[in-house]
Amino acid sequence: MNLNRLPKSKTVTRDRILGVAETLFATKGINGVTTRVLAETAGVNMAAVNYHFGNKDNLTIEVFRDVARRTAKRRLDSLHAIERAAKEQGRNPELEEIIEAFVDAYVNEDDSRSGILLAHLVLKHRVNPTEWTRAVVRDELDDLALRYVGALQLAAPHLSEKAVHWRYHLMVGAILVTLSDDGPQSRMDRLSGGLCSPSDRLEFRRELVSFLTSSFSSGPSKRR
Amino acid sequence: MNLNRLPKSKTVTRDRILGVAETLFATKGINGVTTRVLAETAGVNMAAVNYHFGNKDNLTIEVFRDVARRTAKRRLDSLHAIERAAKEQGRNPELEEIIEAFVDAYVNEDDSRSGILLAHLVLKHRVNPTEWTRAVVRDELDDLALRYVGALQLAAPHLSEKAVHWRYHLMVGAILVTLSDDGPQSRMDRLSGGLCSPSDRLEFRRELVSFLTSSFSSGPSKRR
DNA sequence: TCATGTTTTAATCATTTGTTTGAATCGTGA
DNA sequence: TCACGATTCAAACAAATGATTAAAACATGA
Repeated sequence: MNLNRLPKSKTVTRDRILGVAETLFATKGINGVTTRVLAETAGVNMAAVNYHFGNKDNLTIEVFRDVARRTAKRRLDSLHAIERAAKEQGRNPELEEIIEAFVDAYVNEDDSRSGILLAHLVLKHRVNPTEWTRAVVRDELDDLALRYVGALQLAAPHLSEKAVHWRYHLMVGAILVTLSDDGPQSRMDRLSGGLCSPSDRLEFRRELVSFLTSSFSSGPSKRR
Repeated sequence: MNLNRLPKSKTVTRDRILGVAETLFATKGINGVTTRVLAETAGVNMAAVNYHFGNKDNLTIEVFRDVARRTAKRRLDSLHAIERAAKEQGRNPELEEIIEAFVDAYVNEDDSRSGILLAHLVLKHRVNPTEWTRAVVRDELDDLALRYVGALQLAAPHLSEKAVHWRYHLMVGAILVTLSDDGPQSRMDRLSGGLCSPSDRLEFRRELVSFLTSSFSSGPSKRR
């Protein structure tokens, strides 16, 4: 009777919803995904979303939190690795190393999806902040941000604390928006006549690191 | 059909809708504003929106286009002024001048609203692009972008054309996202313990120009 | 003032979308 | 095998929202 049915264990439906939600949110944005389309894509009944998550907001926050946590962990790990390596050589981490680590969590070849997704989620939060998006950012990303700010401060002692904060946020902005310019309709592609494209991850990473390293290295922004 | 003389009632409602839409869109985001609330706030019947604009999309595109055109014009004017002044002195515009002009259209004390609004609209377009937001960006902002890219290339001859394109887009991203971090719940405020705040326009402008000038000045990104 | 075209208004319609419901089905331990 | 809780499903529901309509109010030129 259930020969050609997919085996359904306790979590398979829930996980499938989460997975499809992650993908769809990343590509179509959050408002662009209805419960119906989501369920349909996942091959799951619509009511399953509410059964497993209560409502759509809960699902969204769960996806957001997952991705944020995953990315944060990856970035923290990179930072720790760098700090450990530097310590063994009796030096502080270099600016470029730190920036590379930060950038890598967003822009890398193997898992480009979660970077784009996180960018979308954060940008959506910026355009349309709610209590719970704020909560996710605070819970999952604030600590990470402060650690990087601290590391950057150590690596760029010529900059004031204020300047480092400013530049950290400007750095994040540069990454997020450029990440959101992905796809075949990319503005950068169009404006540059095909010369540059954000979908070229390798070049993305290279240019980003170069841009950011420059912007942190020099600067007359010491306290005045 | 009196085409010569516009009855004052012909434009007052329409303009009021446009004005209120601009304000509400800037504060609550576009999806956060319903036709009902919009009409109510404007003290206008709901059907007036459809009467004057056909539908909500048309209204949104009109607001978007207005703001984009206004900002673009201001930036082009600034650029022309700089180029004229430099020409009189027989030199090319300097990097910092160009960046200051670009930044000013977004971050200035007198009209901070339209900067924030444009940032919101562009970010919304990034998160949820449609044919018509793409059209507005293309029609109103592409030309401007290319002119700045050109000017930047002249002022930063050590950078490859490709690098200038990349950095232009990264620059825009840095500005947009930081602009969207406005308000009492600003993340930068929170993370820096009140040390920095995007609502301090003067400092915003200063730090932004410093950050961007650094990032364009140096850089090992010459053609490889 | 009247005739005419324009604008405003209240009410209604149609669609979308998230949610709920109650029955059917499944999985599992007794 | 049976019982029972967990899960899935089709259908229906309710709320929100954009759009439409038809009548009333208004403005204007003759």
